[in-house]
Amino acid sequence: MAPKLRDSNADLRELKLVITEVLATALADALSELGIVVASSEIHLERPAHREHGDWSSNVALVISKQAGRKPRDLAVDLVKVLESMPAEQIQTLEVAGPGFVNFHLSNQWLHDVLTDVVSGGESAYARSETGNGQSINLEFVSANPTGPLHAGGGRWGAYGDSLARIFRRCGYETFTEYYVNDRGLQTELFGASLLARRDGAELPEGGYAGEYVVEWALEMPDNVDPVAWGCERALADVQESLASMNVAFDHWASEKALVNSGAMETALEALREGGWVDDHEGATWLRTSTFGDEKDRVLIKSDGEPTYFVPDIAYHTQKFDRGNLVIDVLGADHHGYVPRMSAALQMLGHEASSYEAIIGQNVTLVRDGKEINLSKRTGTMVEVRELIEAVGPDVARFAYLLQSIDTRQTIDIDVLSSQANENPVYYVQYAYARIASVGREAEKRGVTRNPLSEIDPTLLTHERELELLRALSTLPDTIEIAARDRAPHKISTWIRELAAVFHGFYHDCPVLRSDVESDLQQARLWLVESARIGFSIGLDLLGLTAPEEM
RNA sequence: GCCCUCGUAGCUCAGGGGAUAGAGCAUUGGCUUCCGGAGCCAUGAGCGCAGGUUCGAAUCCUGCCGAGGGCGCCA
Repeated sequence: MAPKLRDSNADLRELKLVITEVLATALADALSELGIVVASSEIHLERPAHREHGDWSSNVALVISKQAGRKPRDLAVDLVKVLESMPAEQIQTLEVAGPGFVNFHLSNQWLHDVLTDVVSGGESAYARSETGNGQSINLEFVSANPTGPLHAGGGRWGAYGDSLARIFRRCGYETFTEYYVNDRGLQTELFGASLLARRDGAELPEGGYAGEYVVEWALEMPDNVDPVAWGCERALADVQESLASMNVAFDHWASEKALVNSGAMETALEALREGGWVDDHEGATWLRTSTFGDEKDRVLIKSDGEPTYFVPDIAYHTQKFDRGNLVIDVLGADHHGYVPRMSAALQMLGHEASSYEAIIGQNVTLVRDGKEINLSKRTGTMVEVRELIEAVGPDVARFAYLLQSIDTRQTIDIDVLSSQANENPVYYVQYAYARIASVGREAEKRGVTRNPLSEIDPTLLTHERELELLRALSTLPDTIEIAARDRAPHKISTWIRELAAVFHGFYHDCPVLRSDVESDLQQARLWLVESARIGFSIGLDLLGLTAPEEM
């Protein structure tokens, strides 16, 4: 019986690499040779953290030792004996190490095959996965109220959501991105009233918007317009401009006002009533969300007859299923309590619990002049994302957002970011790309051209720096799939920094165009550089960063 | 009080069952021949605390401590 490899392993692109298939098969055969039946799902074939532990490693012996009633190392030794008796040309040496790992040291051929994979696949096909095949995702993010410029905290959701969408798409998910524009309701009315007050030199309304931008925009506002509608449009245009400058794009800007005018609220309410989920008491209308695990029931229609924000939100989320089977909201931590009620409402309307997902991102702390800034509408303090972008440039800003996990609180100190902009890791990565472009320019200058791939000899790539580069490239397919699975674009950031590190090492130690480099080796290295370029290009694109030819 | 997230090097963060826990910044010291030194090499220092599960825990579970957020007929 063949060992069952861990499910997540089976999902991984690794298994599509011939080498893992070879190893898994060999392991399975060796086990049955020894008469060992394995039913554990804990068996892995993994990439060891340390080079001395080989190219691949399996923990089989450790996992099955108890049920086999034997010591792990003894088991591993037997396993290795059997494996050694089987023909597997890629396996160079086998060893038992540590508590009982079976380590596979492979010939360099598998890495040389990576070069061919990358180059023949190219930017469009290498590390493109089909795990999402046939599934569609509707991804909503940012959705800041159109009552002012986007602040630097909102930029995090923009960078995150946009990159996640790119990752989803590369994994074969049809992905539709949306921004929900709350262009009606109390906040927009207060905002409109604030604009009017500023224009007329009157006193701000209670709870009005005191930001400096309100004063500026009030001056732009024509006389005969609805201040609410004009203000929302003005703010939205501002937000759109900021996001666009960060290379963040949306497929759809959903207007709450249009949604409400379409009667969608009534439709949603009616459906909920028909389902028997709605109660009227205490003068209000309630939704029994506690039935689906919410802390308590929620009000749909207030006792003053006005619907709460919850109603249009339900209607909106219902419609999103027209544009995706899996609906995902990216929310700030301050909205996490909102998730159970929305999930409840959608289940009442017949959607599977698993078809709605909320990604809760930790909020951003904004710091200026060494002091934490509370985003306050009353005092009008904020750090605009535009200000950040103007200070450090879109790539630095975007990479700063994408460097860390969305689960950790992030501090954006505009002073620190500005002063250390030139130390931002994005330059380390982009510099590597620029160096590659530079090699291309220099090659042209020297009249060196790349021969067809079929004519080069990749086995000449034996320098440890060259092999490291290929190893890094070989992990991209996995990395992308894991980034998609974990909704973690920062894993791409981590990967591309690693790629940059090994490329700079290669560049330092392995001259390509220098006159003392023998021509066959030069050809192989030229293609290696090309494969690195493809890797950078894919990674930078997923992160939404530019790939500069020169810096 | 209840719920969510986090606590890793001096600082900012990766690593989220596997062997010796990694980067960047900061420190210190090296790298002059032709592809870009925004680079390369070396350098010290760390998993909040206490239990538990496991062959194996930074990783999973429980408790405690600490930080942030949430518990409206606000959005």
